[in-house]
Amino acid sequence: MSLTLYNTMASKKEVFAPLVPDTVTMYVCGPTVYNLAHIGNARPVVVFDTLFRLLQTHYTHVTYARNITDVDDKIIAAAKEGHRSIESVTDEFTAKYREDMAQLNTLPPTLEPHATHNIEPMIELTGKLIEKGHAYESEGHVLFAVESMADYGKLSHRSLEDMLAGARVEVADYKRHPGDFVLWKPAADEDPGWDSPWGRGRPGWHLECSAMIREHLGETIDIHGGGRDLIFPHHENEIAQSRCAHGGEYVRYWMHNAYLDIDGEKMSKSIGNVRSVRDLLKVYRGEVLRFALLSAHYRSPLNFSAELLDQAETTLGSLYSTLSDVRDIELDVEVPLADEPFYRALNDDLNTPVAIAEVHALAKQLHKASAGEKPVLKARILAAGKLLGILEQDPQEWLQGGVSEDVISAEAIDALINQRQDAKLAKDYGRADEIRQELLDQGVVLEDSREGTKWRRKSD
RNA sequence: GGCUCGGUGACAGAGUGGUGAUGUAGCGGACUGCAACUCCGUGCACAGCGGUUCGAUUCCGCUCCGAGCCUCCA
Repeated sequence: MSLTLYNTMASKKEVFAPLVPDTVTMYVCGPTVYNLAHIGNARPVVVFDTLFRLLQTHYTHVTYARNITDVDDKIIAAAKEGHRSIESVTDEFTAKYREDMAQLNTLPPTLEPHATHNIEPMIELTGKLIEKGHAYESEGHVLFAVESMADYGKLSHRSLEDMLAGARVEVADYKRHPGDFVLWKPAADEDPGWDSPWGRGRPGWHLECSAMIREHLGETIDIHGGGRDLIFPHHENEIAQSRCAHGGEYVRYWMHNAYLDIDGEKMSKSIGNVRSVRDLLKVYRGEVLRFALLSAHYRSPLNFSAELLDQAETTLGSLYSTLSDVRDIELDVEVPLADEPFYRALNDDLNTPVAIAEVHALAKQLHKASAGEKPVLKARILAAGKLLGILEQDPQEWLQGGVSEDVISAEAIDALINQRQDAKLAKDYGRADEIRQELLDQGVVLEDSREGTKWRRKSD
């Protein structure tokens, strides 16, 4: 089955084929490590993690790089504000980023290049651009000359004239053209800096991705991803740097995820509705956050709200409950992915909502299946879960677990269930229902069945 | 102003030129000591107005509403 991806450059879905057979190179813009990742940062991570999983079903060699931007104005500002070193800031937030993303059940990328470990290639790239007449030195800065590139603006579908039409930002006087952007800028003595042919300085924002992609993945990569907002200027400028320095193609498929809103509003510092992944994890398990993020197609805006998360929790609970019913079934069946509706959906530009709907369809079939049909259905659900990064935990632990701490213990629940069992045997249904209600008040739902009484924690 | 992109049922969210998305919640029923789970049934959804068409939520145009980007924000 072929994989189709929406390519921002072409503005349409295209059949994906890697440049080198059976080998895929993918680069996704990672975090600037100066604060905690918020849920908006998590969306591309979860989306491209899902793509990473999918690609691995098609190709033997999949290299997925996600950079760490550890030199930046915001980092310097954070260090100054906290009276601490740059390294202590970047180390802390790099570690927390990895922890938070791991909680979302995302696989570690194959490579995690740090900007500060790749300064040399950035200096080389800058030198090459000057050499070829695409960049110039001005007042200690090195700037890329956008007019030197004929098709600058191709990715964002705009021309230099269009950009100037709406220009509302003061243009630094050291720029030849208002659209010129910084490759290298001088560093103050107390700020981090590296020696270069243009004096002690540090790289401009766009430079690191171009240089690190070249350094670690090669001249042309297959997929480059990130949030929509990166299309311009970031990715546009990466293209300019890389194409003008090396010629050839830079990226073959550009992918961009849409934003998410919080309770119907744009997430922004000024509104004060920025939600960090770390804070959300105090209330919802990582898999719930992941499921919520995958519940909309990655190119559609997603409204993130308590309702969405509660729905995600309920839905996951019901799927785990289905798996719980068949937890004793041993699996030794291979699932031919090519025949699977959920696989078809994922291969259609990562249509996760449809893939999830197909999982529901499988769950429904499983409920009605004969004993002989159950193993293969269970295997199919788990195969879908593996690709989506969900349903990989023990069902009973999921249903009986949670993130809250001050809840009734499993031992206390079992004790009450035993009491209720005695009451039922004595036909004291009044007492039995009392216990049921008592547990329900503490968020515990009981289910009587032939095998005995099962319990699970309710989301709210 | 320029460039992109959207408006689907109570809510979330796919998709299609003519039959069903799916989920959550709701309602009715079966099952249950009562529940829960599960099953069965159920709700006249496609912003508005024109056009193309035998037929449009799906194609085209206009209107209204909304979003993102326009120099370092996923």
